[in-house]
Amino acid sequence: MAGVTIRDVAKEAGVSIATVSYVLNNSRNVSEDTRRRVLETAKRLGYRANIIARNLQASETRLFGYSWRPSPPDRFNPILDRFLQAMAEAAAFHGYHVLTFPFPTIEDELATYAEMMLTGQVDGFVLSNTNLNDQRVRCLSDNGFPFVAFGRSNADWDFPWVDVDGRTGVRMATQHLIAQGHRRIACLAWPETSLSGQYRLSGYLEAMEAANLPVDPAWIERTENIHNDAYAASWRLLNQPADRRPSAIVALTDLMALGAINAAWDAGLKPGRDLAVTGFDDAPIARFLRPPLTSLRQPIAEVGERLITILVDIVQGKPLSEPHVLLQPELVVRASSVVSYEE
Amino acid sequence: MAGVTIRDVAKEAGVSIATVSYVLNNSRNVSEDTRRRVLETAKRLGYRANIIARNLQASETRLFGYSWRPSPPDRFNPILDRFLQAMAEAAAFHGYHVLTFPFPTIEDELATYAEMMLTGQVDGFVLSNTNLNDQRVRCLSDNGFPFVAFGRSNADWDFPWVDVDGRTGVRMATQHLIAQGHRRIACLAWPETSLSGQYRLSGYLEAMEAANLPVDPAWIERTENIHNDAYAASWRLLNQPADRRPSAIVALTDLMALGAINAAWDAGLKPGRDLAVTGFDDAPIARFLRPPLTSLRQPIAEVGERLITILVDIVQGKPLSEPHVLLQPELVVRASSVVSYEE
DNA sequence: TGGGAGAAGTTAAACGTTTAGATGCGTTGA
DNA sequence: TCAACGCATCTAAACGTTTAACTTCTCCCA
Repeated sequence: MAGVTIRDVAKEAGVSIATVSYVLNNSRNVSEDTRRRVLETAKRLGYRANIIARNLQASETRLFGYSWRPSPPDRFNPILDRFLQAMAEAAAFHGYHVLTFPFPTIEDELATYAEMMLTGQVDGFVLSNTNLNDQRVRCLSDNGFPFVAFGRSNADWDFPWVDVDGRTGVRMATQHLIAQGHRRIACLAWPETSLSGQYRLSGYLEAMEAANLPVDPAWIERTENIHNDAYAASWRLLNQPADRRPSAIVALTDLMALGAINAAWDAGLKPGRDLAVTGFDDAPIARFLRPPLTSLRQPIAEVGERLITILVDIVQGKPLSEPHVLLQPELVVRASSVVSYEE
Repeated sequence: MAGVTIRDVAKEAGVSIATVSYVLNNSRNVSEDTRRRVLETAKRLGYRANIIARNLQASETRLFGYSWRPSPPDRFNPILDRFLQAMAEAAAFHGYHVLTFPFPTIEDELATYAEMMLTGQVDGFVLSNTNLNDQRVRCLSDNGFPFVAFGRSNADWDFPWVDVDGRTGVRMATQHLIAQGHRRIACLAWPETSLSGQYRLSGYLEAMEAANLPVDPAWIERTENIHNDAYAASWRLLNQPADRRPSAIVALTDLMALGAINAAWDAGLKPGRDLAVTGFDDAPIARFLRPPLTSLRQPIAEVGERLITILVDIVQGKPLSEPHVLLQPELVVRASSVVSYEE
């Protein structure tokens, strides 16, 4: 399809293809005269090196694979856009590209990774949404195939990762609520199977303990990241007797925070005044909700960039200066958690 | 990296590499005996054909490039997730993958496409966010390079596209409002430079005309797809004298609809009751807003799938049965546009 | 003057497939 | 008996690069 090859340039410039290659890659001394002639010819013919051929020769693809679970219609992925952009940009900077791939069903996930690894379709993977005993981590580690994860897994598995410190983040949010005078603070948490859910929850527990505030077990509601489940859980929280009813809710995602806010409205409470709520992710929509949602902003662009930098180092066999990166989220305070809030 | 090649299998099975290839690709008659031996050997050695080598031979990449403009922090892309998933899935079905790539700045956009085309990094492109005089369409058409667009462009340019019928969609939304008894209906539109903005706006105008309703020019507010701009525009609409103040607003996106809703609240109006609002996109969040937002749902999965199907046909030189596909959005009615709405 | 060094360029192998064409062999029918 | 054919398999070229190894030439110094 492309048409003009290195052979054409060589013939036209009256040199061997090796010389053309040397000129174009600056990989060997070539006389100024020849160099100019080759460059001129290449430009005139509109020559561009064929990537596949180069890849075959170098036996690499300069491609990184990335896959993620699709969101159901009632859920959204607040970071996907910026995350992909950040990765793609960082990859391009190093001469790589990001290949997105799906897996038909969740059972095929591992097989899909294995297939792409074995056929040499990519040089490495970026994993996200890792969890405990993540099979992808195990499989890729076993095969010595390059990868890096957004998120941690088993503590005794040694692999490179970048993560956002959800524990510190949620602790900050909880401390913020405590500083606002709240004493009975509930948490909309995730099922115990979720590792990052555990990290985030522990941040809440730490803050409560550090402030010597008792935690009523009923204040910890575990649901999936689903609005309606969070709504129902919040409803239960708000229906407790007055002396045990929380005045603030720390939600582990913005979507769950929205469930809490909506439950408050429906309970005749004014969120932000009668019930403080905080979220996680700082989705673009958070600032436009009513009330605007206090949330923890993840440094997604940096996560993406760090992931790619690490992966490039791995692929190129460089030693990793920092195989584990824990980035801090930023607490963005808005009216959902502060009574007298001025935009 | 991969290790085991077709040569290893051939040696181990005691046949030539050609025979192995024939067996694996079913491309020529091979005796049942040899076939079994080769298959068994390949399986035992864990052989997987190297994709790059195959691609070089076939001089194709089996990759489709897709790029999109990143959303600024105060905006979100409600369809990206499902769109990418749909494309990736359809592509995988045909043996292709989706390569995402960024461009440093908007000035580099065209150059980036050209570079990827000329170096043979992809077999084709999916464009989105096309507009009038879209340089990408022109450039790729001129070069005869395979591509398909999500969205139309100049009417006299002949190229394959899939689009969602925004005109009919917005007409449906407007008719819905008219059916609810509204007479003074405003439209939060886009700048005139936006092609799909024009389509959508014309749907509004058509519905108004068909119902013999006059359109006050002041009812058409043009802003970018930005919450705060839409908010300000709505504020202007609501501050008109009572006999000219609209009782309903058709917004061209959910984000703009949210701006209208927030403006209504701040104006002391109850959206859904005092001001009907409709959006576009049916973002996952739409159903959880207060009030839940009436919106137009784009058949994104089908768009992605149709795009890929067309692109595969182009790349493989098959005739296109349907080079132009206009899909219908679905009006999802919720409380933001209906006074007595039961969830 | 002979030889070594270095510059400039060429040749050819390699990367791992696919596939057109050649080869060899057994079968069949005239 | 032999040509014709078909089947199974192999050989080798091709895809478009990169690069190790080799050749040639010039220059310089002992």
